[in-house]
Amino acid sequence: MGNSRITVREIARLAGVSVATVSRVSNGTGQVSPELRQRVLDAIELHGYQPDHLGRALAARRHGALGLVFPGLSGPYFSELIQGFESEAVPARASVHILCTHLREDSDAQVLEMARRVDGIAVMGGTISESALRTLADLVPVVVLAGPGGDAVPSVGVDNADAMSRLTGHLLAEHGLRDLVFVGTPEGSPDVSQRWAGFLAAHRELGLTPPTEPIRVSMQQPDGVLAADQLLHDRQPPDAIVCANDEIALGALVGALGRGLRVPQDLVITGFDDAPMAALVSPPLTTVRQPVRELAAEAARLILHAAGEPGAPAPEGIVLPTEVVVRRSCGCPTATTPGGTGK
Amino acid sequence: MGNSRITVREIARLAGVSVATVSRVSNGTGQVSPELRQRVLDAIELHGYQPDHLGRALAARRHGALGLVFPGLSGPYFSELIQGFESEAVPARASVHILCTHLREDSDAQVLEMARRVDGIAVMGGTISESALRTLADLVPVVVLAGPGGDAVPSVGVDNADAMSRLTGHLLAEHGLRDLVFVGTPEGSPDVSQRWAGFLAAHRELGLTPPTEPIRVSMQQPDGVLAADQLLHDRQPPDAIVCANDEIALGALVGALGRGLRVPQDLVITGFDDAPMAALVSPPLTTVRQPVRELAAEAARLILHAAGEPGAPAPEGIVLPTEVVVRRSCGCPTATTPGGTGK
DNA sequence: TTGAAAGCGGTACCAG
DNA sequence: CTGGTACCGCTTTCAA
Repeated sequence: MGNSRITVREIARLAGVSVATVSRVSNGTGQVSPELRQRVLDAIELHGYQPDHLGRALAARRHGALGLVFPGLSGPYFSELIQGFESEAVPARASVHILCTHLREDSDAQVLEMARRVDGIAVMGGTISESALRTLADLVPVVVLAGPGGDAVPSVGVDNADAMSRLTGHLLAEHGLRDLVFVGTPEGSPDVSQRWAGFLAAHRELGLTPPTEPIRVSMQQPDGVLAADQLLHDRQPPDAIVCANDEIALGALVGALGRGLRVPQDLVITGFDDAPMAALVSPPLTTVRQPVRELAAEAARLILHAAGEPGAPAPEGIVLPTEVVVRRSCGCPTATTPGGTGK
Repeated sequence: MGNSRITVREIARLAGVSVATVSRVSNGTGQVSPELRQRVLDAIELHGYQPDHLGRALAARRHGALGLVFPGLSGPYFSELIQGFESEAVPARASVHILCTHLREDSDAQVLEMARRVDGIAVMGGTISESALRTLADLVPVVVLAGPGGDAVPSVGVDNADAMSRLTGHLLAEHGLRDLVFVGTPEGSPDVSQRWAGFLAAHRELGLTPPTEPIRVSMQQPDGVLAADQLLHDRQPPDAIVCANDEIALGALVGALGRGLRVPQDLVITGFDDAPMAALVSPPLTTVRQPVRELAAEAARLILHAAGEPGAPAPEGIVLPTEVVVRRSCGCPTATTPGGTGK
């Protein structure tokens, strides 16, 4: 690690041309005579010159970077999310800054700080305060991922309530199940909040009384195991455990199986996301498929676009479709039953 | 999203002082009379001035950012990794850039590109070519995470071979198991390569013949299920499945249980990492605990330090300790048996 | 204490 | 086509 950075002026001097010409050559802009071009190219090659990103960014008044803000990451969901985001950012030559606000109190300030280093930010719903979001949107293009954007911030997500309502309806109507419990913390994120709402709505539509409270746990596999322990310990098992995501469901499945229960005979379990594991466990998990990767890619595209043209970027909310994926964990005989596709 | 950025000069004009004074006040450097200071502070407050990161970075010749490069992320391992890295970066006011090289061919170029935007980079072992690593180290401070740094690049990791050797030895010696298979792809990463080596070494130490080939799969739960399918389909189950990480082991466990096998009676399964789920499944997973979060934090610290003082940063390799965690999946009656602690 | 001015590394406009 | 030069926004000598 030794070389002191070579600059445009160095190259200009070495090639015996002006900095303007070097800039033109290294960017391929403007017209340069073949002869000079070659001289510059040689000098660049010889000294391994690479234009400094900061100088360039300062002059262009753009960072060439995108921000992605989420609560603690975990599991296949965030994996997909980041990959999807990168899939758009990388081709656009924008680097990706991440920030896990995970439990931190000063996350609002940190997101604001991030705003000064990137050209735009995608914020997962529920990770920062309403006011911080508003302030943020005043600094850079912002899009809310998996959550409501409110008045001035565009958002991209799915109709969780609708999806969960369809899934729950399947359990209630097709399988005639009655004693369902919902596992997940509605207060934790807009996603879960909407799923809980859909769970409730499905009951009401059929004139049934839903449970008054969900089982509040986090979104990871261990939490599903915990929920199962809690649920199957003292009282009689419910008819079905409707989980806020696949991870919880997988955990719950492991927990239930470990307790000797049979799924779906003794207990039905469903998830949300259609993570890769969902199809591979025994029994395969009935769940809702949502295009997470596409969601993130769309968010990146929106930001990139908005960063490109400062004009009002049509703050419309984008809603991608979901699909109920019926497998065996709900009691259906096989995976051939087609689930409906939501808006 | 409307305001055109306020600059130092603006504030200086508004407060009736020079830009130097504004800079001094906003950075708390140098001496400024209380009166002027207040005037500046007022102007800053009034207009919500925030010094531009680019200008500042250009002048300071440092980006205030760290890079983290890994192959596709997934599961608790990367979750821990990123959190650990951030835990050091955030307090140092450095933003975190990430890059998943995931299968991409041009990853070498992208990492090099990243080098021009950050003050230092942590690269996971096996994600970029040797030559790219060398080139990279010539541009910015680099540390290899979970892999060999080679001559000039410091590294931080654990002694995988030793750990896996101890775990395998436990299976071979204490439990008298003989027909073991290793699941994981040694060519995929230095970590797995070393674990495979440790697996082989343990056999040889006892004068036993290890299998000639591992079962090559990726590092995620679905891959574990696949491996179990493959392993339990045609032939007689082996005595034990030694997995390259907990995710694979969890997948294998699910697969084995789903096929009606009893663990550990019919089949022993072990993991590596001691992920949260390891202790929660039935039976709880015998595995190796490694301080992933601490590893990443240490890497960040190293880079931060090296970025601070350009002097030769003592490219020593840091090796953190591991611990064999004996639970029931290996056939031990309970978790009370203490595992050894490695260097 | 304070301010003028010289960069930091590039880009791009404007004359030639 | 090419070169001189004025910025981009901030920090930091160097004099006053």
